[in-house]
Amino acid sequence: MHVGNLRTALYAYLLARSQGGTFVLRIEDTDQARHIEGALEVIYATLRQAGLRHDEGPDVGGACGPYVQSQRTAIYRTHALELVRRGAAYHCFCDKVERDDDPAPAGGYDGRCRHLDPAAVAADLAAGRPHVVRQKIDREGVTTFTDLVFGEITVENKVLDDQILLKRDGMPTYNFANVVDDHLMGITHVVRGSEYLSSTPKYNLLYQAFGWPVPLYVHLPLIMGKNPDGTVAKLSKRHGSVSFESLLAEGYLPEAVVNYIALLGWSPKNDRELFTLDELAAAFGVAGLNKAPAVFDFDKLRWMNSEYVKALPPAEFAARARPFGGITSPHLAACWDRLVAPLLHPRVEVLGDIPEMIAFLAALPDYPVEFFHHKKTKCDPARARAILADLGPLCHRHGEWTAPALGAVVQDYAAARGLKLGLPMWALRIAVSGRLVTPGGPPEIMEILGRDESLRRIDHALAMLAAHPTA
RNA sequence: GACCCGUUCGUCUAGUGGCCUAGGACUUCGGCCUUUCACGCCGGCAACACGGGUUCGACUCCCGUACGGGUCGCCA
Repeated sequence: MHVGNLRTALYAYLLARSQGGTFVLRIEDTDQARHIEGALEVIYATLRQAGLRHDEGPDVGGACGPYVQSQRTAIYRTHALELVRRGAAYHCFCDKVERDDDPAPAGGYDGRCRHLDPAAVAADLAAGRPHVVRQKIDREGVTTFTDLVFGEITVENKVLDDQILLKRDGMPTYNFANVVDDHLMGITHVVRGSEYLSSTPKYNLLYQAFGWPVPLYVHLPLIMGKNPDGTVAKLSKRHGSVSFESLLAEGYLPEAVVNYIALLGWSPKNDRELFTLDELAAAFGVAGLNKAPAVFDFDKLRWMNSEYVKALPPAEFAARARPFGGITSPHLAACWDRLVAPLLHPRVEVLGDIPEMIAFLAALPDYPVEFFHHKKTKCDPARARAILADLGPLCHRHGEWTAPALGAVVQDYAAARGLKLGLPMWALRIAVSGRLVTPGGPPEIMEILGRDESLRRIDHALAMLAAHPTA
């Protein structure tokens, strides 16, 4: 599910919750050619993971079912024919125009079937001639509707074409099914993306033709993505992971994603940014909705995710992070909760970063002797060599192999030699991790590595330093 | 191309005629802290698209221009 769709669902949910309303899930599957196996399950899973519980829907029932449009075709047919009877729609026998010519052809359907001889229409219908049902829109006058976000919008009817209501295969179009279902299901607020703004006048005409009250419209600003060249366009796959599933797979927390997208196009009107779903529902209001398109910023999502990660209780972080760890050794698996996760917890922004952060634990990476040069601690290969030569045996002799004990060994050593702690720590870090940056310090890493592996790595460093005495 | 909509720091936004020397957050850049990195803390850079009005006074109201976006499907 695209995050844009999720955000629309989220706002609809928040609006319903904040007003004591009902959140209805309706499946709009009227395009048989685009049916995708498993798509419905993705919708259910996304809604569940995002915490958006619907009050009515295909799986939970309700008074207005069925909630799957492909199961309501008889309803749409009846209503389309009612419109024909009222003179607001008509049968059209024109050939289907394929839409694959590149520059979109100017001007739509010309309405040529409006004035077909009724007897001929009846005969063609009886003969089973393929047809569609079109909405009849007068060329004269204007149509005005009010949107809660964009205000009053007026368009000339002549720019509206006779849109199709019922397709050749008997299925309704999205626009028609929506009007019928929204009315029949008692929908009060139509919350959707602003790309639907320009088709809304036709909705009003349909409601008028039926003699139904018009619902309230809440059109949302679009979510945009930034292109490599700096321009922006409707957020799509080319901009990265834009489906809820892929974001979760990369290690973003569902709560963080929901919080982030809530703020894309809506503002609580104050400086607050971190909200739980319930808090969002309490703060939500259409007055906070913006009109201008919003650019999806992965940097900010990343930051927000890190806030959620840090707020997790230690045990829960360990559990959620575990599947992302890429754990291959039984040893790491065994000490994950107690030793590894605590190191990662304050440093991880996105769970998917973990494998790269701890790869050095499973295997010492190749590293250049230059790593022992460190300005701030005044470390260099010669000093590192001397320090490691001292520290190796000292650690080896020490009975207890825990981070606090090892830390004390290094501290005592530094104190005895009048060294600042950072110097031996740096030499040790490079030796046991082979990396400039590690989650946690040398004592913590050494505890995880264990006595044998730690000493093996120190020996390896010593050998390397001996081979490059002047590096 | 036609129609509709939009335009405050790079990004998300606050601001509804004087409270604005335009606030917050992300990013970025400094500094502090520190056993690296990170976290945390402190601080800096950075915006009202432009031009006309209206008004004592405009980021806020009106008009135009520019730019951006959306729609123009027997897709949703």
